Amino acid sequence: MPEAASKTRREKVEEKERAILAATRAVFRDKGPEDAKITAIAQAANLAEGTVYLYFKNKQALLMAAVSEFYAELTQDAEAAVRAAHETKVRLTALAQLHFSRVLDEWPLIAEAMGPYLPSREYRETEAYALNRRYVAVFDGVIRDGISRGEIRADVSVAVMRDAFYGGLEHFARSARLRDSQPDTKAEVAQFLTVFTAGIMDRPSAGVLDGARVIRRLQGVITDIEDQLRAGQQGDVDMQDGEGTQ
Amino acid sequence: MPEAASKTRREKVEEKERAILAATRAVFRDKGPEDAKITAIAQAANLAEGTVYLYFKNKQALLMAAVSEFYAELTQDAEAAVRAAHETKVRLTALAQLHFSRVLDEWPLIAEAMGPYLPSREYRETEAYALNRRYVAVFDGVIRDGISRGEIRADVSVAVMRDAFYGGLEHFARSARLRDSQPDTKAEVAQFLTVFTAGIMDRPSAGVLDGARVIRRLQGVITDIEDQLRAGQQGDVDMQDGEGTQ
DNA sequence: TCCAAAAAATGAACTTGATTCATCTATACT
DNA sequence: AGTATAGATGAATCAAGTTCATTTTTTGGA
Repeated sequence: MPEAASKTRREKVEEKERAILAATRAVFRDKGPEDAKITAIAQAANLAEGTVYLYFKNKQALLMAAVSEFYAELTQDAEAAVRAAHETKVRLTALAQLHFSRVLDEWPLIAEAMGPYLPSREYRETEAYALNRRYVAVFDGVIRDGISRGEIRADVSVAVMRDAFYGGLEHFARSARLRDSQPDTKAEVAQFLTVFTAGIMDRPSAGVLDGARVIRRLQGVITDIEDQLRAGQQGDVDMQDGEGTQ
Repeated sequence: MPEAASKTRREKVEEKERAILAATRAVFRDKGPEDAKITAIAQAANLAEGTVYLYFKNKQALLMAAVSEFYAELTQDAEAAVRAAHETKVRLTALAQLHFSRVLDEWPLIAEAMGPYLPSREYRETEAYALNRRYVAVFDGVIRDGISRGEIRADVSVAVMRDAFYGGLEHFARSARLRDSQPDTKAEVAQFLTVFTAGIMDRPSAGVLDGARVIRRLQGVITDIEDQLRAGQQGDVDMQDGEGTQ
């Protein structure tokens, strides 16, 4: 009975698993959902059809796994993007840009994999759901951060903002793709964010000056600085000053 | 060759066509997409499987026709709702409410019918696309009306607002369904609209004091202080002052 | 190096659901 | 009533996912 070699054994299995997932995503991307048959995927991975079923219970599970991989990568990149910026607006722009472009790329796969589930209860049991939660948690973090700094209004639930953000973006991505083949992504996302941020950004409702609100904002800024200080290290504090906006 | 009776003949055909569509929507609604097989639909309409294909080219066409019917009804009701109110905010609320509840009901059908197309070019050729255009035209009208009255900002394209509105709403409807089975629709839609309308409503752009800019400058100053602090020791800045964040 | 057991891979057979088609039934008009 | 035509039927066909008996590869030990 083999025991010592089990590590390389497992590694091999996982490697092939990843290969199948990669093949799946590739087939979806450049053959389209219509032609993403198991046969085609197996062929793309240099396997017989039956072999795919040694690694995934059925097609649905395969697609879900592929989508999970997609979300895992997306989350990584989203976290990195948030780490790279400290201003809420910049962070949201980065998240929007990222989501927009990635979802645009792999929409057929996502739609096909999620379709059967979307508004169903059992979806909550899937791994993809868990990963999706982790993904949107990045957004939630940015928002909560913004609220505590007084930059974002506190009178609307984060969940609603989240839905407005991602729902709007996705709808937007789809109709952008429908409009023309080479949309000016940056500009379009910027327009969307104008609508969105204007909606959630806290601002003086009148022209005058709300002392309590200013205090709250200052408090937020100071807490932010404090956090950065506590992190110690070579804090490369991002300094988006000047007249940038508009 | 019959010629005079052709009217009743046609009527009979159209009646049966509508019956099949009704059966389709019913089956989707209360058996779910998984079990919405042609056999089940034919049975629900008291027909043999083959008969369905005398009325619709294939399943995809049948689903599209059902969705078209759905949009046609929705458009009627949307137009009525807009006619019934004259204030932009009230109109948008009505549209949102309508869209939210209807889409919630028939999401499985819509998703299944649209899935294969959504971001594809050929979708533009379908009847469903044309009807969708007519539907969103109602929204567009409300917006343009609002712009001309100065209630809605004119610096963002209507298309973007439309995407933000419907995309956000749909995402929102799905996650509402995911959360709990009996959501307080009215309240949730109201929250969504808070985010949305605050975003597109025109308002005095604070002629006096731009809080955001002030904060940004302050942030810069504090960063300077932080740098100096870093030179010394790691500051133990604890600043939890009064005024709950709310 | 060779062997037997275990693991992995294969592709033909099976299943399910959409679609077609040869056949049957109902209707309209003479 | 008789015939032509429209309408309906469901068994047969087709396509794609899934299973499984068989073959090939890998592994650890003699």
